[in-house]
Amino acid sequence: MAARSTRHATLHEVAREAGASKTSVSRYFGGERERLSPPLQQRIDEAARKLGYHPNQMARGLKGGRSRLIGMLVADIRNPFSVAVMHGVEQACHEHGFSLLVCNTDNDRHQESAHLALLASYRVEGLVINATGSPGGALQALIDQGTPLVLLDREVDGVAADVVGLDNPKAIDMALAHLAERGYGELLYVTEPPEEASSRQHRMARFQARLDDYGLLGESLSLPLKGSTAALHDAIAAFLSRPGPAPKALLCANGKISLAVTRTLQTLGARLGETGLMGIDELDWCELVTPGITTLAQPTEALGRAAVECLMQHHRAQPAPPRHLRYQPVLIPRGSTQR
Amino acid sequence: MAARSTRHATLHEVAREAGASKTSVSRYFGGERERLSPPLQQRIDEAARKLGYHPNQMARGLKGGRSRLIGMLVADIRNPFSVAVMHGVEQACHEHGFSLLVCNTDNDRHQESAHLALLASYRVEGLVINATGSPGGALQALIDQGTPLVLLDREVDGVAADVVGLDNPKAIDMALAHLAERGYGELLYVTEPPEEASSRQHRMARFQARLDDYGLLGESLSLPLKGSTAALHDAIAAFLSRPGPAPKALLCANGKISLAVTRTLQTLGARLGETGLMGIDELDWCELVTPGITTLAQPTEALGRAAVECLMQHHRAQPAPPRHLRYQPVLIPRGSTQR
DNA sequence: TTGTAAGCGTTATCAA
DNA sequence: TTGATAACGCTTACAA
Repeated sequence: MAARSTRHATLHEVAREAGASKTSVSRYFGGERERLSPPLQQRIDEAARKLGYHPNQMARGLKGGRSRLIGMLVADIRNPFSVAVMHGVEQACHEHGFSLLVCNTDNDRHQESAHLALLASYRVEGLVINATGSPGGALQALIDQGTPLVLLDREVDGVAADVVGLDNPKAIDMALAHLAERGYGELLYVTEPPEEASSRQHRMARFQARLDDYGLLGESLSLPLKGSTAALHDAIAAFLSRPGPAPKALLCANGKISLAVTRTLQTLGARLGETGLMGIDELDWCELVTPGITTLAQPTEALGRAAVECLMQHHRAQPAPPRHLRYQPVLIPRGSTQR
Repeated sequence: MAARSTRHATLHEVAREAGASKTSVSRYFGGERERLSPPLQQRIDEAARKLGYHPNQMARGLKGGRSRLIGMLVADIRNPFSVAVMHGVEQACHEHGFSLLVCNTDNDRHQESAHLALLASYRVEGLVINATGSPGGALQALIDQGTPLVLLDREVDGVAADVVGLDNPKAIDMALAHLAERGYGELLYVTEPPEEASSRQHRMARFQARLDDYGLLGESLSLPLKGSTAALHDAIAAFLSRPGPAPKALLCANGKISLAVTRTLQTLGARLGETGLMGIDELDWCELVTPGITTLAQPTEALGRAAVECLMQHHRAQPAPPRHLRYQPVLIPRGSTQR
């Protein structure tokens, strides 16, 4: 592989061209223009422009120890929820003068630690983590090095860091209240394997714990969404055909589940509304599928921005006790919970 | 802002700990382990492990001029199409030992050039660009510096670089053929403003050019999707209510348009199928909206990977004539084009 | 207001 | 097989 001879102008060259010292040029680009005399400023500006000079961040980072990079680990980049959060993260990063290095792990442990090592090697100054569960050593290493850290949506075993996410108990309570009020009596909670994410555990646990309080019957179904949906199909069919007087409803733990469940219900020929359907995560299509699917929308942008704010605070002050930022969902009632 | 005292172990420290020279440690991590004697290797490995050492990419990049970074400019990160392509890009990057620095521009010129400058400052070794149209100077500067470049989906005025994207004429031809075959006679092509993206122009031009060949009547509607959809609503209502014997169909230029049009049709109470509907870009919900929406799916992952391959080839060989890689869409027929 | 010089953590070029 | 030593492009005391 022939080395590319990418010709980038250097500080040195600009200095020579402008008849100034490297220091002055450095000051000019380092946000200390005021300290330079107008004529000098002009000469530097001209020289830089002529040479097409851009400060080399690598060199800057090396010297100052500030990479100006924030790293983000995303469990599943093709999940619209993740993307929306990421959008918030990116915005906030730029507002604070940082850039974002995003790594998608596709929910895979190996990629997780590999990417963590990568982010470490670029000396990211902060980390937003939305990961499977226990990236283990790789993560701990970053922490030991003193990299500020925020956990997003998912807590990680043994890692004491700020957590930003949905108020999961509240979300489940809102769902139960809504379904009870709409007259559904028997529920099926569908989730992906809870072991993989703390938010899944919290939601499911709350569901089980609060059913009684709302006078509801219910059970949970946990299953992976890879490959065949036969299992899902069978389980839902069984649930719906079970005798019982109370109207039945399905509660979906997240957007991916909502999609799979909606598909299944269509296959089964169920009438939405008559069979209740509700899901956490608001998606484009929820209002499109007749008669509209009731959802609990997460404040995705806010979550992303909050994560970055946490990072910035860690940046200023040293260790603080880990906080837990829980955001409220917004209920969007639609026809799927209208009997 | 108190400087974070992120303690990262350095090559120097590892060398001292292992009783070896910096050079040897550098070799160990630079992929030249074979050149070191087994005992030395072991000492270095132990020392590095003990100190939690990770090579500093910034320093590496500085010295070798290889940042190992690829930059990507995405016009709209919340568009599932973009994300899918990005996923392919990321995968391919990692396979080639590069990391991906993604910047979202939200279709904004200013962010575009700001992000371009940013990517330049990190000395990205390649650029995948999916941008508004004419990032102008910023882009040209990158090119002059010799940064390999690939244009994704959208060509850019005055930039002679490889282009990777859908075979737009082919896609339109397939759509027209399908609609004609299904018995629709009068079409409305709905697109976002074509000025912003070459792919939009090509699709729309082809639509106009080939109508006759398929014995179809048709016209195009171009409108921005920001804010109110009143204009869209009115235009579609007018189209549908216009007298005429031939069955009518709508053709959507991309996924965002499909979403807006589908919403509008629902508001208008149109029956899909009776009123034909077809769109470019396959999305989760297309099979969910009864009776299913016919789409032309883009091979998103392949597009992303192809873009990176182009970059890698530029990396090896010097200038080659710009190529145009056009990928075929896949027709997914559903109820919305079944009368 | 401007400049000099010493690194930052690596890799590359020699030499041993 | 190993190791000094000089860059890489920049920032930052410290001087002038």
